[in-house]
Amino acid sequence: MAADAYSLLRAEILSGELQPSERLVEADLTARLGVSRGAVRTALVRLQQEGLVEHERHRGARVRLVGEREAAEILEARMVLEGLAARHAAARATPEDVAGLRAILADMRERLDAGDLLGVSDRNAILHARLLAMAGHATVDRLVAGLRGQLVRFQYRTILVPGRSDRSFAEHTAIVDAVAAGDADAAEAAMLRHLGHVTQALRESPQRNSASTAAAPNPTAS
Amino acid sequence: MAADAYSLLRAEILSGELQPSERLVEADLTARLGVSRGAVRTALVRLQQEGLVEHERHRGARVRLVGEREAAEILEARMVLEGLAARHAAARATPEDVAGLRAILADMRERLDAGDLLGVSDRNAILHARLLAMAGHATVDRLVAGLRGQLVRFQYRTILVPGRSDRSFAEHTAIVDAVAAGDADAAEAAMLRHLGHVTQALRESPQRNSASTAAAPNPTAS
DNA sequence: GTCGACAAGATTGTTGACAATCGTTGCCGG
DNA sequence: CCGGCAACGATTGTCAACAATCTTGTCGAC
Repeated sequence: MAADAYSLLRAEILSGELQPSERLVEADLTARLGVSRGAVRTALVRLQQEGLVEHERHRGARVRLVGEREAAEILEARMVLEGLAARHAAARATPEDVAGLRAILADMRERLDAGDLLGVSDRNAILHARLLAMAGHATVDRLVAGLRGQLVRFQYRTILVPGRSDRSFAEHTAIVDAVAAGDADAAEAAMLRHLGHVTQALRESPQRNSASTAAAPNPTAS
Repeated sequence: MAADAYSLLRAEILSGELQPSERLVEADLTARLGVSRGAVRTALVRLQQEGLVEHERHRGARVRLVGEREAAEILEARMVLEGLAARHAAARATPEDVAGLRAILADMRERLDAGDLLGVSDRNAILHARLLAMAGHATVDRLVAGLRGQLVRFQYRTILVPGRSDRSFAEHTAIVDAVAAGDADAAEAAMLRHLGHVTQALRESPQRNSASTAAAPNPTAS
């Protein structure tokens, strides 16, 4: 029951249903989620520790708003961690793994040609997730999952930068090539280069504080 | 009060007073820490989310035991994150910062010559902490703090490897030199080299599952 | 002697009510 | 008209009791 409240709240925050800085009143959540107040409380504690909500004593919890500067920080951290994951993935990749990656790339290429940017973004997230899974590195997995959750507000921004999609595809191809070759150093370097460009694209992105009206369930930009 | 229980418990785990796999019975903690049960409960939830305790439903919480493999994973993650921090520190270092680092190094050299390995380990932790502070990177700071907490059981092991202290000092000197020169790439590389050697030393360390009888309040090995 | 069922104890999960605190509103004096 | 102030409503923090569940020890059957 407590885990339920946690999952529900987390999903609502990640999907954008709960806007940043929105107050999370325990009584409201209790009624809306149909769970007891204690469950809501522990869920909020967990989300706070996870960095998704902030909590002031006697003032309640609110959805945490990450600003541009912190977003850049988070992306930097993700960069080095996913670089590490790419290194491990390259060292452990089986032929089947590589085939899977190439299939995702081909799929991404199709969407790209069709102009389906949202589809590209989804394949993007899938590719990164697959690499993380291949790395078999539980700690990095956990850390990246936590960091990714805090970037929901920026997930669709970089894809929209003109010309970004093509460069992104080339970068992904380089990563997959390095992993396929079993070259750990090259894989890590390619991942760092890729996410470095994402950071740069995010910085140059003109619209700040986009209202983030709605969002798909699970994806992650890069 | 809740924060108190959290701090107290965290300190007891980090100091080694609470052994790994030891059961954390809510009633006992309530009596021993002098706080109410609700406070103990939220403290346990936070510690669980932080990865210091594990919790099974209806079976209670126990201090989490991290094995050799996971310790290596954590060190790898710390390695790339502290490398990032070293990069930032090199870019932002003021002359006062550099002087502070050199002072710590000199202090460490003295202890080393005096054979005070525990003192060396402390200065070690101080040096890493100072670098993290200089980086001004809140996200990396938070992540590293979380990771460091899970490695308490291994904190004094690497220092004891014969000849490790001297090499460690040389590595630290290289890091400080790079930071002093403002060379971000070199600083990151030096930090990666240093923590890579720590990982290696940990792997080669003969005694596994050392009982960890007691420990100083706060230090961290490297 | 060993296995399984069963009951007792211990421990956690949940609920509801009460106390403490914060923000706001309306009032009063200047 | 404006600033301070007191009371109120709303919300969170805390506590104690109860229910649910797991573990342990015991007994009986095979």
